Amino acid sequence: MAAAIALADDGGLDAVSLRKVGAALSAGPMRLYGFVDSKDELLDLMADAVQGEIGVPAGEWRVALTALAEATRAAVLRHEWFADLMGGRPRLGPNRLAVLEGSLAAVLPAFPAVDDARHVLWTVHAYVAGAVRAEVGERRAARRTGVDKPAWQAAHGAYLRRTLATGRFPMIERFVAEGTDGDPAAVFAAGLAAVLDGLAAQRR
Amino acid sequence: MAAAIALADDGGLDAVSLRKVGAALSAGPMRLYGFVDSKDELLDLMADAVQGEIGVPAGEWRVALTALAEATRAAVLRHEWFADLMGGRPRLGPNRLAVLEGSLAAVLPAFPAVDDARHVLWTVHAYVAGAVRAEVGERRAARRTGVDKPAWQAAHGAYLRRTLATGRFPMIERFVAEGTDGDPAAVFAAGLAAVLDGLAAQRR
DNA sequence: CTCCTCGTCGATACGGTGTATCGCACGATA
DNA sequence: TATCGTGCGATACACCGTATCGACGAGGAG
Repeated sequence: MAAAIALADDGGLDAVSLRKVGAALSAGPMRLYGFVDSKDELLDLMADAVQGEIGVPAGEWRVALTALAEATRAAVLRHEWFADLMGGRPRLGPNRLAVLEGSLAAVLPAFPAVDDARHVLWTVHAYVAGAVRAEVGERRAARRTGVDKPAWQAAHGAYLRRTLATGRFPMIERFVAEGTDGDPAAVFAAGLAAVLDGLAAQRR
Repeated sequence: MAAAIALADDGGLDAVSLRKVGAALSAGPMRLYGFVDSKDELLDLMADAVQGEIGVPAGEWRVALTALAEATRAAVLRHEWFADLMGGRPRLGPNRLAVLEGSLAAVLPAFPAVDDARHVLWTVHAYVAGAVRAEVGERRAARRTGVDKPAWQAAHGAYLRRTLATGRFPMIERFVAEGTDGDPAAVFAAGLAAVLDGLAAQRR
């Protein structure tokens, strides 16, 4: 599993193949089937290992959920492939259960109704999963074409300039002209704050 | 592209292969490379086609964004694979640009600062992408094991019951005991309302 | 000590994938 | 009518996940 994570860390999920993992352990591909029933199960194990890195949150509900979200984002920056796995399907590994348990314990005092607490967790999780995935997507796109803005414009600029030149997208024109690329961490935190504000307001 | 979408609608993204798409058009796999440079580009076209189904929102910012979110969710229910593509990487197809343009036009009156408007759109998009992906994930898991709760418990119950029996997860035990599975549409709408509430509150 | 059994491991194989290469055949032009 | 250019399909390659099967070695029975 450590070998698989190392492979995924540089090269993405596509670089994780049973052959390569086996080779990293100087073994054949089929050797892995003694420990795992399928590749999906290996991915489940990898995902739960990252959940273990995240740690279980505690404390007042807002600080606990903020800590959980920031830790999740940090883990995703270490293991970008985790963003692809997060939302995919429910993975109830032991570490995931521990995170859930801690989150529930932190939220229940403020939201005593079980369904309300679930609503809070679900909403925050949806935001975090979507946000980190979008951030990783942009990061990958930027890495593919070159980090700096001129290189990006040189790559996709032809299509975009032509499209914007039609004048059908005045607002988007304003955005590429006036918009400033904010610090990703601040953008993430601001969105998270909005979500938590809304949840706090719903609490009557 | 229509053939690829039909293939993906029943069978998921894995069912979309250049060979199968070609066969549906009674052509070889390589024939597609006359219209598309790679499979990723075909996926981009599929994603933008679904964006076209969603339509561009308009009106007061809250109603516009609510309509956009609901339309997105409806499109995802029609094409579950779209949830896998949404967050992946920035796709700036024409329909996507139109949706962006409309959303910006709707948000800018209430949030005149360009960066504030971007923040609003980004946050809502993150929530919607994460929420629909999670919902699709649960839906797929439920379909795999059987829709009803007893079948699900029979499938994963052994592991979960054993794990919960350790007593280390009292909160989760409370949840499986007391929690009620809410209507997915209502759950989605409630989370969206929380996000919009938070954004409205941040607007000073 | 010998033999047999059983569990473990690796090699091979199969059907599938995306895509690079190449030669053919056909239609348009001189 | 001859020639050229070009769209098109067949073939090929490297790789994937995994099912099957044979060999090998250790441990127990006689």
